[in-house]
Amino acid sequence: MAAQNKGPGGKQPTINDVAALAGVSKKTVSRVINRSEFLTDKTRAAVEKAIEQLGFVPNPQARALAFRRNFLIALLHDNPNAQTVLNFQRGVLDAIKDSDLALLVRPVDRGSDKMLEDVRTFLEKQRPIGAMLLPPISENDDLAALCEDLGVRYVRIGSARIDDAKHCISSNDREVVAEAVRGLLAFGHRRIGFVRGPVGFRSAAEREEGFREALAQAGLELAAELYAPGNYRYTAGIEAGEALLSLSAPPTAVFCSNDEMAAGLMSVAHSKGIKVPGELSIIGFDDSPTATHIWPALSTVRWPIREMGIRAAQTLVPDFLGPGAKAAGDESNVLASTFVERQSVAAPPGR
Amino acid sequence: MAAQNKGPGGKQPTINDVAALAGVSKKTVSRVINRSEFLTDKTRAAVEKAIEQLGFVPNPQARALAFRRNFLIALLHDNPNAQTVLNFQRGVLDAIKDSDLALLVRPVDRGSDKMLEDVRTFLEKQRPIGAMLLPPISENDDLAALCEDLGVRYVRIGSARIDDAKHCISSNDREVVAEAVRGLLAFGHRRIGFVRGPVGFRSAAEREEGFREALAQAGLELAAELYAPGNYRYTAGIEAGEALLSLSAPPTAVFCSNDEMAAGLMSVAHSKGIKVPGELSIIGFDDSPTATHIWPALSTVRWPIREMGIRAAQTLVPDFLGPGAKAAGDESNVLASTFVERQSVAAPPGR
DNA sequence: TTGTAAGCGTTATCAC
DNA sequence: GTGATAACGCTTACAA
Repeated sequence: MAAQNKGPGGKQPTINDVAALAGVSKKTVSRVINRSEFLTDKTRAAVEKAIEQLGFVPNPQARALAFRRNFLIALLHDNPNAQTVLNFQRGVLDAIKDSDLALLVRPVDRGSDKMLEDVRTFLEKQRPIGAMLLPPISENDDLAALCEDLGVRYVRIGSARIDDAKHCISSNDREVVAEAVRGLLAFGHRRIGFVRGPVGFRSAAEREEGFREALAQAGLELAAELYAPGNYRYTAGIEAGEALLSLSAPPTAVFCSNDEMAAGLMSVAHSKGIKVPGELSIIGFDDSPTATHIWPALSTVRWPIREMGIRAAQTLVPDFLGPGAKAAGDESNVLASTFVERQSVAAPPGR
Repeated sequence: MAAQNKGPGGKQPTINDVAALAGVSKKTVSRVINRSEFLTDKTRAAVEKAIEQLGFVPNPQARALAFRRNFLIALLHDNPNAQTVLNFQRGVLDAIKDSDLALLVRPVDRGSDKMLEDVRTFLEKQRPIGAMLLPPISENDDLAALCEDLGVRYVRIGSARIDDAKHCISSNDREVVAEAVRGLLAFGHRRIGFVRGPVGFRSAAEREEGFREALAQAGLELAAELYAPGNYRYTAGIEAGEALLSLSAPPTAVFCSNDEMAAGLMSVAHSKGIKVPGELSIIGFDDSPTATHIWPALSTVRWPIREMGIRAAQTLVPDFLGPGAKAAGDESNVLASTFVERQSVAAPPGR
């Protein structure tokens, strides 16, 4: 724990106080702070001792000013779901823990027509080194262009490659969804419903493609009546459930493009007295807290979101993170999601 | 939208550029930025025009340095649940939107024995004006003392008054829980189970007191067998459910100290074929996303968490938020939680 | 390897 | 009301 001394005058000690105490120039102290190589072990030790003794902590604002750059990175999100944001954030913080960086979190309202302007104001004011864009706003090309324009680095997180590897961390949604659906097929399901995410979302499109891919491989096609639109909200799951489950020939399994809609669909099944998974198998996507809180627990797809946070930081500011940062594995920046089996999937009735 | 000019040299325009363009001294520009009263409307207008024209944005680091204070406030949390953190954060951002403040978010690990040291390092490095502590870490007195010690303002969020009104935003957990339980009693429930939160959490104690209070008012007492320990986790709800629902005389209703445990308990009810709410009423606490995602939707208690975020910011930095900040209502800083009725409560069997 | 001087973009002081 | 000048705490030249 740092010493409690406040330096002369009872204030925070400054680099000058350290320099005076150590009997060196402030530049030498600065060198120690910034880990310059050209220093005698002896002077370094003397300075470090003085720093310790005074409890000196460099003023980040002063450093930022002198460096003509601050040490902030920003996380921009539109609250896709709270757990995702927080897990990602945790990953970022893991990555920057031993650096001088600090994290600014900024919710943005993608519905607002002032969104771009708001972000611009934010970036101009804070001037972070870089920004990390979480889906769905990561899919907004204008936002990326804005960052570019302002000289703010950026990384976009997505369900698929939506930018080059330097600017994009992505998962393999399509493949994993296909895998999940193949599991359903292996169980013997043939009438499989699909609840889609919102129009215009890349993630929604990816998941649909994965779904259709798996079906096609099995020589099947998605019947129009088994297709339900949606918007990633619980109520959309309800509506989809009401449509799908009152069909004269209802599906024996449904893939929902996220957990929340899966929960909605499941509640409809419950109210109709349809047994899950006995009479209806359900798969979700996200592995949100909801997935384990509903009954039966939902089979779903898990994004390696914390890992993506780490990777995003490493991609955004490798030069601030020390040597370990680049040795982080696959340079393509595609991280694998995994299918999580729980209790909401079983063989269809009569198999 | 701000102009795109980068000033002379292609860089960000500075106060000097503005001064030159407006034909005034930089100090005058500074006065305009800081809304000094002593200015001719004419000069002010001239400066504002120059600012607009150059797209000038004051450098916050330089301001921070000159002011000897930065414009950061920090949100410290231990991820009680993601939605809470994000909603609170949103409230804070609502409150500081038109100010110069920025928000730093910092997860802390209350389990770690280095927790205090970590927070100290963070506060010393960033030197925020103030810190907002979310439960459960808000209950840690050492943390508050640390802030005090470092000259960092603080506000603690809690389920009950855990500090004086200047340092505490609280809700009335006890009362609302009592109200919810009175509702159960009015339905005719007499055997009401209780699932507690973790030992050492003030919120858990408050909720228990509210529960017992309502029972006592009705001349009832909590039977030992109807009391289940817990820790706010889903699995604790499972365990409580297994204990409570296999009693020879099981409860007809259970109050769970949070939604997550309520979800666990509900899943046990489902697996045992116990109908909710027909045979078992359940009440949770938090109004988390889970509450609406499970089936049947959970009656629960909602914290005015976003409002608390607003209030917390207003209490922490009223001097940075303009005149509206203090007119925010009840000076005691106690905000009311509300009981949210959904589908998990009904009359006990046979009534 | 270390020190000196100048400057980063802003505000405070104190004259005018 | 407004402006010169000196801070603020640090880094980057460049010199020694």
